[in-house]
Amino acid sequence: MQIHIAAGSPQSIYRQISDQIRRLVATNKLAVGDAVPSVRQLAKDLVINPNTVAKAYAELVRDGVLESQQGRGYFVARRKSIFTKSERLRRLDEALDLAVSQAITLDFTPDEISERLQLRLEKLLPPVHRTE
Amino acid sequence: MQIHIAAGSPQSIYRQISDQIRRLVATNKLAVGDAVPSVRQLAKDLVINPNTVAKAYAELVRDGVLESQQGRGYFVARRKSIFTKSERLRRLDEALDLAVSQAITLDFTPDEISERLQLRLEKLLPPVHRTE
Amino acid sequence: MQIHIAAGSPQSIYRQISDQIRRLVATNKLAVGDAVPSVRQLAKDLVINPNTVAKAYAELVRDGVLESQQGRGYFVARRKSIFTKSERLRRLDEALDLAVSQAITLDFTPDEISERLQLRLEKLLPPVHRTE
Amino acid sequence: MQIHIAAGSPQSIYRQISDQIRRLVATNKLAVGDAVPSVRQLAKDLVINPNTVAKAYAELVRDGVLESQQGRGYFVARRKSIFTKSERLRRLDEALDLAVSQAITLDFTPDEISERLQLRLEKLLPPVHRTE
DNA sequence: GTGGTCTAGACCACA
DNA sequence: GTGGTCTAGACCACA
Repeated sequence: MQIHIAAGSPQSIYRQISDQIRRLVATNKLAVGDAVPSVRQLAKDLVINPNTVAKAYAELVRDGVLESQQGRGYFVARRKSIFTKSERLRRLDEALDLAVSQAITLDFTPDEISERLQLRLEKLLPPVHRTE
Repeated sequence: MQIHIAAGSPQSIYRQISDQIRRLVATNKLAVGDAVPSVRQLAKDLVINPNTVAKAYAELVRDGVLESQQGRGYFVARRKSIFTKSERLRRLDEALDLAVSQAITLDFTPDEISERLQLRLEKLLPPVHRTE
Repeated sequence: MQIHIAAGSPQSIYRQISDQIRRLVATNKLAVGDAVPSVRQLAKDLVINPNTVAKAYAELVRDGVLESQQGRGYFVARRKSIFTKSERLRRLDEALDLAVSQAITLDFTPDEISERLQLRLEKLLPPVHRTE
Repeated sequence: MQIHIAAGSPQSIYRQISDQIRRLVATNKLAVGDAVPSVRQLAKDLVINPNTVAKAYAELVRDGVLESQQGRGYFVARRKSIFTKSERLRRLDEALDLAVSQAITLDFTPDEISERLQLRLEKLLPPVHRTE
């Protein structure tokens, strides 16, 4: 499993980790029950502090993406919706607004943003993936 | 010029200001050469710390949206994109991919994501030709 | 606002803090919008590390009990159910099972446990409190 | 004697073992003087580390549920409560109050909490006189 | 002043 | 070996 950290990024390190794992799970590159690297191992690989990895994993646990097993490690959790419809929408809007805000800064028009989203959706979630 | 601050918002105040000015410029409600309120005036109107307004303006200057004229104030700058086309696209994709991953974690389908993006775009970037 | 830490407790310090604040909110001793002590202040009062207080507050934020405002502090959030019915039940069962497991260790019978729960419910949530 | 381990459980394995033995004793399925399986045997049966069983037994000895007889094994001890009546009640209240606070945070009513406790008690402590 | 992130490192619980 | 908690302390972002 490959995780990369961008040194100069405005995004915090722990957030970069959790986002990448979220993506691996979302795109089925990590399946339910799969182990993720141990806190210490990933910290060593990325040359960062174990606490930072632990923070990323803790975030994923509270969002129901991972679960920890005492003394064994972290594993991809069974996908279950733990949030209410309105909370899910609130979180979706938060994520979309952030992307739109960045797109505006980059001078893209609404049409360009929508079109590009279509492309990314097809790339991240190829239709075959949806048939399952 | 109307700027609104949402008190309880998770977004920082300075970011709310800079985003709103970006939108006013993007939608031509503020044209090249137009003045924006002085730092002190806007701070007074919004009942916030002048430092916060100064920070927003500084960011807009850095991104080429505004320019300051010593002793006169801040004005809308001629548009110039600081990034190359491919660099802009790369950054856009990065922002969209992050939003999509979170949306998938939240169990939304591609169609739901696209639809919701439309809604947010209309909310954040209302059509220019709208009768106000 | 009084928070107390039991030194020899098997419960972690951050958990003691979050539980006590949860209780203050649950019993309306802290109302929506009220500020809680700043991370640094509470850490100083309790003679513990600020990170430990921050961890407790972060837990309460993700459970929707508190919200943080950039540079201002933490405040009691408007009560909103962010979890699905089944997730709420799962969490309730988890809390009840822990209590029952401790009660069993203490040699109480099921009847004694139920009776005592009634008493505590009346103590923590006097009927007048429910009429509102 | 039947002990079951739930692999994905948030509860530690040693705690699952000690809780189940406590219940067997509490419900007289194990009587004073009865032997429990040897550490090695139970570890083999459950396919877990013997250290884990040893830890569970050690806790039960410490709490006066079991006693070890050198070279013979572990046996159910005569019941003796190590805590005074008021100390037991204080600890029970503490456990219940914590559960209640969390339940209130989750927006459950007192009635819902009591009802659910009944269900959990029946699940965790099935009536002794049940036909198995 | 406020909170947020990160490091270095200790010590404990569990398998 | 695994994760969990806590400290001490630095440095940054924001009001």
